[in-house]
Amino acid sequence: MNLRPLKPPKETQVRILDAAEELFMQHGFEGASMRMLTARAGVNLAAVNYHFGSKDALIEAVFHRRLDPMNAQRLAELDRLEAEAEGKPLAPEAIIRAFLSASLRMVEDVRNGGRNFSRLLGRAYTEPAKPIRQLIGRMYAPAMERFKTALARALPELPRDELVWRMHFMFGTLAYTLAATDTVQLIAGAKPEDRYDARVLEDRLATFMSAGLLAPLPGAHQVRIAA
Amino acid sequence: MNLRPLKPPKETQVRILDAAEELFMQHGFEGASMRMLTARAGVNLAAVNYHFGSKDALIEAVFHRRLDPMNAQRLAELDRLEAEAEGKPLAPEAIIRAFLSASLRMVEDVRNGGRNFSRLLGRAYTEPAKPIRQLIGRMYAPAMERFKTALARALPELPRDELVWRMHFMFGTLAYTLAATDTVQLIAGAKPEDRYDARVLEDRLATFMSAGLLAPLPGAHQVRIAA
DNA sequence: CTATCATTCAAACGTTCGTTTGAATAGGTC
DNA sequence: GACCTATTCAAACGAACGTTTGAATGATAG
Repeated sequence: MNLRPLKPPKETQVRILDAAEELFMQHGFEGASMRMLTARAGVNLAAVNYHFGSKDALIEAVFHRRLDPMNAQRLAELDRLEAEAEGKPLAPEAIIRAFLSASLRMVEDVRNGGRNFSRLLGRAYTEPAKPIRQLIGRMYAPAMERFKTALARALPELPRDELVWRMHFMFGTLAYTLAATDTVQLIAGAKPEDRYDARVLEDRLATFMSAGLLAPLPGAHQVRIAA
Repeated sequence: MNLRPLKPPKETQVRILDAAEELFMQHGFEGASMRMLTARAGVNLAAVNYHFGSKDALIEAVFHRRLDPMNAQRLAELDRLEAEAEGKPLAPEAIIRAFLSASLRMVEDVRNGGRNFSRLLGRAYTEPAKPIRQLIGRMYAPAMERFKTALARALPELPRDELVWRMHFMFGTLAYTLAATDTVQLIAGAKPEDRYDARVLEDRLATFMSAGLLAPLPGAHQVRIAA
């Protein structure tokens, strides 16, 4: 009847997923080979194909394992905020923080490899391979819709076009911060000890994003419409 | 004496660079093979190794061709602003626009493949391969230093740590916008005709970034320091 | 003990990779 | 004409890739 064995049955899968997370982050999806991967995980070369079917399927599994719960957390947090508000509109910064905190919790989760995934995720948004981009798009779509309507309700005076663009910018800020922190240091000077303190980072990101989101409409743009 | 022939001597190199720009953007550095590359350029497979030495050297050449003049433009624009100001501090948004405009001019340069490079560049900031990141870092370093000191002079009351972080965020916003526009559409709704109008995009980006840069210091962070 | 099952393993599959080679080609100089 | 140099070309190199195979392994059930 295949009862659950004494040692966890998925140890191999988990080891593969952890190794994949780390090596995909370090070398990219094409750059990390099955042989590197399985060697790091301490499993046989054929194990990935046996347990996941193919390398592409493994990539999907890597994202599903982290992203599904992450977006569920986001939606739950937004639900909680809206329930507390009892119909009153939410503060934009609170909505932003509801979106951010799930990402930043993962940055801090060093022990379980969450930081590896954070960096991997930050890079995945700009991945050239179409299947991966489509996958990411599909996994984010529901949460994005919810946050878009929440922000639209919080900022009724902001034209929908502008809101979409500013969400785009906010997402870019987050994505780059997740991907590049401690890898690229284009601008020298950030104190290393602050770099992964999730609370400090969330404050900084939320402050920056809120200000950008609430910025007055671009004057030149209005002139351009009037002209 | 090897006088310049009638037909431009570098046609082959240029064709290779153009093809590389496009295919690196579409498939990544590892995903675009020499055979794809040379086929697209209409040259022999051995031409890349003959003219550039290796694939890695070609990647370097792709970045140098565009990035060196781009950062030179940025510095020249900043020089011009500072000369005009005659010692008075510059407006932060003007500094930001001096940085942005070179990127956005390239987005609009469709004919010469500038847009291909823009998207490629946006992705390169989060590239896993170390040599590429180091290359990018080296090429940006001088311009970044100059803009950092310019912004520090324009915002003397902003702590240096915060400035560095906010520059980081601004850079992320730009990088993601360059990389992801028209590829990922995580947030549906942006009008396609606006997506590549450089003036509109510059206004939107400058507005967002300026607001973020000038945001009040994060309250929670200050509380944290006091505690 | 025997049969059954999921899993692991070493080995090999065919393909594609970046690079190298040596001959062929073309243009310029004397 | 002969000579030189730069470039192009078809072909091949060894290495690494993702995947498949069929036998070994070990725990569970009858």
